Amino acid sequence: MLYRNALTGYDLRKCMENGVGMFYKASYGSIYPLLEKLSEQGMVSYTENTVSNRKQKKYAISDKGRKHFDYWLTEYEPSDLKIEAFMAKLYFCDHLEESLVTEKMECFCERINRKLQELYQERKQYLKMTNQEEFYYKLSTLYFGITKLQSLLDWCNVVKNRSSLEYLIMQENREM
Amino acid sequence: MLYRNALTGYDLRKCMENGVGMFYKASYGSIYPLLEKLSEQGMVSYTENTVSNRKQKKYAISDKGRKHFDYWLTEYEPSDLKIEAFMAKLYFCDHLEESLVTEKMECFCERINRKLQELYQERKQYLKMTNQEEFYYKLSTLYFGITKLQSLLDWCNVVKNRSSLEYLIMQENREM
DNA sequence: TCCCTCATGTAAGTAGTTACATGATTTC
DNA sequence: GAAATCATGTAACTACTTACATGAGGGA
Repeated sequence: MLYRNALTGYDLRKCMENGVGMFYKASYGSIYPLLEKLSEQGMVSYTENTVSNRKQKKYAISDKGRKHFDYWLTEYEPSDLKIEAFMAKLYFCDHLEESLVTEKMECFCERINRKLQELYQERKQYLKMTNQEEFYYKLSTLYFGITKLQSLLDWCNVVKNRSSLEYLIMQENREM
Repeated sequence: MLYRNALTGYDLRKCMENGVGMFYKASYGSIYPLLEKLSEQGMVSYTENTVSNRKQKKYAISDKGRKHFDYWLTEYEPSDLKIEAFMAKLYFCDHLEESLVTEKMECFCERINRKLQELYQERKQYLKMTNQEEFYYKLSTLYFGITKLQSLLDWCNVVKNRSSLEYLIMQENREM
């Protein structure tokens, strides 16, 4: 969030109320100590201002911080990667070269596909059973998992084809 | 997971490799201390067995435990309810009265709808801009959020109409 | 006057995970 | 005879959140 503008700890919190806040939120209890830590590491620096008698510390990212952030965006993801964590990163990828992001998305797609295949296997077990009604909500949550991953793959393809914008506008007809 | 059968701590971990594991997983470091705590509270009891020279503690739920669990399933959800947390609960609702679950789902739907309206507001801000291409991934993640919540509402309606099974079977054509 | 927003920060608590220690059985 | 599985458990650590403490400015 500091990549474009210098911000206070309070501003950072505000930023997480929408946008990336869909995927990641933090409290002051984690923001302020982290800013201090990042400052010690030379990732950020701050200037103390006084705006209409109110003191504030405005944090700006350093070159080192920028470099480290770009590394973090493109590094190989841990094997237990969560969808929300992936989205939180993708949200900040606009300044990266397109091919880097596409590669990242392809890795992600593969993992999602593997998970989906596991769920298909699980479904087979359920579909064999004769007393499916007894497990209606277990089946429903499995159905949820499958549709979620299927639509996620569809979404990946839309994004890769640079068609997100069209789809976003198209959907308008469903708004209330 | 103990609701139907008595299980060991090890078994519980195994159970989370599929099924509810889609939404919630725990490590031994949290399972064993929790089982002890639940035992002290009278929610579960255990019998020490020796199966082919291996010692094991098999945990069974008590009436008090069952009662408390049913309360937990139906209680009012905290305002910061996460979708995965809701699904984890729903997974264990098969033994409950249908009307109770339907009510719970209706509450859930309302909250999802409210979130969706917030995202529509956010979209309006983006669609006003002329330099949308600069925020392609921010727009893509917003598009992800919107489609996710829309398909979640569709899913809720399918589940409420008791049509999950049909849809689950229908989807077979997409399997690889 | 009261409440909301701006603004920084800490102490205590929550809810776990990771890595290790231990040891038997079973399968390749 | 090595590796995987069954089985229980703990200590150290991670990564936060919640609630509190403090205080100024602005609007109803």
